[in-house]
Amino acid sequence: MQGIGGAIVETEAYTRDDPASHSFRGPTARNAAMFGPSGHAYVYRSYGIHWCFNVVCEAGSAVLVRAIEPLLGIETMARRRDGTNVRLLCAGPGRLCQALGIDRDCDGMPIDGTPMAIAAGRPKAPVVASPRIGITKAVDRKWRFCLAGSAYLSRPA
DNA sequence: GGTAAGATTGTCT
DNA sequence: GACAATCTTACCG
Repeated sequence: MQGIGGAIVETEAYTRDDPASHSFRGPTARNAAMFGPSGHAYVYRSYGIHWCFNVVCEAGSAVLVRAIEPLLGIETMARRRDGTNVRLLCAGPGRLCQALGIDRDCDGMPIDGTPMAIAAGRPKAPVVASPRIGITKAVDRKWRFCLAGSAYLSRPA
């Protein structure tokens, strides 16, 4: 199969009763996908410039995919991101979406088949929890999970 | 109908 | 290390 992708190395969790979550105040036009079927994508625009990719778990809960380790289609990613260092291709929500070509068209799209899919696997290194990044509420919740020692994190653990 | 805030990134000093 | 870029949604009047 020809495509682009890699191993997820950094995620963050957001739930319905989490003040930092978009779903905290209930369903709206923007976060509709977050209340949709599990296993679907929730894509939203951040700071008017970047896209952020989430995977819906259950109604109102989702996992933000912050970074992946590029494995497939690295050339395509590098071209989209204008020849950036491979290590930075997907190190961050905005970068990841740009490299994978994710935009609002992917909002609400199922990711258990074509064109997107996520497979379960065993982490190659310990997964460590730490405070989430870039938020102003519920900062003390350690709901950021990243692969220890990975060189592809948006920020070191 | 107007204003403020936001789960970010790239660039300049 | 600090700040600007850029736009959609949410909240208030």
